[in-house]
Order: sequence, then C-alpha cells, then structure tokens
Amino acid sequence: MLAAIPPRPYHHGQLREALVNAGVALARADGPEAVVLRAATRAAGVSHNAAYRHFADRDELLRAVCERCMSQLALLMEQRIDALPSDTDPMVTAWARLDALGRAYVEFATTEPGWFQTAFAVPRTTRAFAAGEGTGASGLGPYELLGSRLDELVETGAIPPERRPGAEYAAWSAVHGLSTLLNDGPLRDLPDAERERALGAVLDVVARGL
Amino acid sequence: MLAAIPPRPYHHGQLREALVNAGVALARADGPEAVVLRAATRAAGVSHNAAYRHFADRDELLRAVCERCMSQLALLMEQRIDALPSDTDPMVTAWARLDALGRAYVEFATTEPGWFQTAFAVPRTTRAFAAGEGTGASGLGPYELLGSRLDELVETGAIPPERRPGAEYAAWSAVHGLSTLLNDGPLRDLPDAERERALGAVLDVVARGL
DNA sequence: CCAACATGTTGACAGTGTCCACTTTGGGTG
DNA sequence: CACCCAAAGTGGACACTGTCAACATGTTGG
Repeated sequence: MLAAIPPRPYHHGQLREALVNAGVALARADGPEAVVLRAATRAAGVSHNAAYRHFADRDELLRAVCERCMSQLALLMEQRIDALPSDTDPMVTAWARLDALGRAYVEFATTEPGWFQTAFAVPRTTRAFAAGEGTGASGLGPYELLGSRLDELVETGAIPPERRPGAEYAAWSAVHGLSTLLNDGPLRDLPDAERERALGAVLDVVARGL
Repeated sequence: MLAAIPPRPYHHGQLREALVNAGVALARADGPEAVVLRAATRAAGVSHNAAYRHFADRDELLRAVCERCMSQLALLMEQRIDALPSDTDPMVTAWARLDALGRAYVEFATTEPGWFQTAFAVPRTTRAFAAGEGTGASGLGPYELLGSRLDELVETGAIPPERRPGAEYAAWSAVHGLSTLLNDGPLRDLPDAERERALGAVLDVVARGL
C-alpha cells in the first residue's frame, strides 16, 4: 500500500488566518463559548497543538475572533448609514443617521447573535482592543461611528453643544442594552412585532432625551 | 484500625440547597462559567454524581443559581428604594425613585459583577423564569419593580399617559446596557469618576426622554 | 551545504459533564 | 417485627477540553 499523498504540505502557510476564520465561523453559529481551540485546528486540517505556534493560549485566539466580530458590527453600521438617502435638511439627515445607526446595531445583534455576543466577549486576561482594531471600512469602530453621528447633530444645531458630553454613553447603552436583553435576557421570547415596538420606544426616548 | 467515623450521614438531607448555595458562591466569585457541577459537589462534601439526583444536568443547576442572582438584584433595588426619604411633592418622589432604581441596578452590576452576569446567563435550553422566581422580598422581579416606578410617574402626572407604553424597554435597556458595557464591554477600564459621569448622562437622557 | 529556526505532530495530564452499574439507607407494607 | 423497595449517594468509565513537553519536518540564511 502506497503512503497516502498528504492533501497539503507539512507547513500550512496561512494557519493563523485559517484558525481565526474557523473561530469566526464557530462564533457565528454558537457564540464565544464555541470558539474551541481543537475545533478550529480540526477545521484547518491540522494537529491540535499547531495553534500554539500562533496563539499563546485559547484566549488569544478568542481575542482575534472578537476583533473580527466587532469589525462585522462596524461594517453593518457603515453600510446602513451609506444606504440612507440624504435629505435636503441637514438636521433631518443627522437625525435619520442616528436612527439608522441604532437600528443597524440592534439588527446586527438580532440577525447575528453569535457574532454580537462574541464581539463583546473579549477575555479579561487580555487588554482591550487597540486603536485600529475591530473597525469597519472607514477605520472607525462602532463607538467612533456613534460619536460622528452625535457630532453631526451638534453641528447641524439639532442638539445644543452643552448636551454633547456623555451623549454616547446614553445612546450606546440604550441600544446595547436592548440588544442583550433581546438576545440573552428576559426579552428573549418577545414576538417580532413587540421587538419592533421596543426598538422604536428605545430610539424615541434617546432622541428626545439627548 | 477502626473505620473512620463519617463526618455526615450517608444521606446529606439538604443537598439540593447546599449545591445551589455553592453555585451562588462560585458565581459571585467568577461568574456563570464558574458554576461547575463537580466544584459544587466538592463544596457540599459529596460525590460528583450525587448532583444528578437533584438536577437533570448542569444547566438545571445553573438555572437555579441564576434565579438566586436575579433575586439578589431585586433585593438591592427594593432596599435602595426603601431607604429613600420621601419628598412632600409626590412627583419629585416618583422621579427620585426612578433615579434610585437605575442607580441600584448599576450599583449591583458594579459591586457584584459575578452575580450580575449570572443573573442574565439563564441557559437557552431551559425556559425563562416562571412567575414568582427571581424576585425580591415584595415578590416582584426587577422588571416589575421598574414598571411600578413608571406607573407612579404617570399617576403623579410626571409623564403623560401616552408615553407610558414601551417606557420600561427604554429605561431598562439604558441601565442594563450601561451595566454590561462597564462590566464586560469596552467601558471596562473607565475610571470611577468617568463611570459616575456616564451613569449621570444615561439617567439624565432617560428622564428627559420619557 | 548545513545549521539554526519556525512550524507542525504525538503523547500525556488534569479537569469537565454525563452515563452506567452498584451500594447504602430509611420508610412503608405484609 | 421483618422485609423490600425506591430514593439518595458512590465509583468507575468515557469523550471532550486546554495545555505542556518532547519530537519531527521543512525553510532559510550564513
């Protein structure tokens, strides 16, 4: 019997990328807990210990996957903003953009619950994202994208400048809280229509309160 | 050599309670992932398989622990409300109570991160809490407690009745989102002063927006 | 050309959840 | 009172995980 021809050379070549991709797929299906070292190496067709040549431990792989998930969130936010028709009135446009941003956030959490959960499951043992990580096409992360919208509201005179400080905390907390309550929290079983009502109520209160 | 006198009778007697208590302690220290069957049985001084006489699987134990954690949250919210001096103006009192409720929520999340995380980590495989579970001394859960505050605001005329529907979604999402962002999210490393500012901003926007 | 080095492999260990068969115990029935 | 049986606890096994150490295999620079 001849030795089986190995399907790939001894050295993978792109193993780090392959592992992160596998991790992203696992996270998409079942959230951060499903990002399992051995599963990722199996998917990459490689021995279980090969991962340690590219990541110090599981947390370091998970961190890379989290970054990717955060990028996906940023990407959808950018996409939904760009798809918006711009009104002649800049103030109207600014409000519409904030609204679209919030809706994109909750849309991402609802349609990609695994990714959303993973994006915020950065292991405590590693530092938070550095600048330029977890960003969308524009190089801005979800937080910066929100800040831009709020700045726009001030520039167009939609909200007075003295209300600008701390505004991102309020807006971000509101949509993030709704997202997690709908996904993993007590609002998990809410029917679609009621989910939409809840989203409307949250965005309305934020817009009025800013 | 005489046989060692067993430190407890063969039948534990209160094993279910003991396991849940152990689980609550584990959750307090390290969150829901630390609620480990074998650790709980060790703490109860019992064989690792004894747990299966009281819980179908790990998720069922975790669910019981989650309930307890939710009760702890409800308890602190009740406590902070009760400790509030009542103003002569019922409208002022109503606003103060909503504020205290939100602060209690974030206080709980900040001072007991393990419990807070666990309270919302109810396993997907099991149903959500039934009525009367995860409640405080009054028999109301955090959600009902919030609803009572909002009803009070309507009754005192602080907010018009037409703004009542959906109000709990907005208020709850805001404080819950801030809590999770501060605990596990990108706001994790915020210094104390800035945390306080963020909390103020969130509560302010909610109060203005309702 | 070969030696150092990066990368991948094999085998082991402790820890986990869960299944199975077994033992101990206490309460009810003949 | 004697018995027996169901509830509760035990011990062993299995598959799975992350991680470590020792080893094998390519690649590459001097």
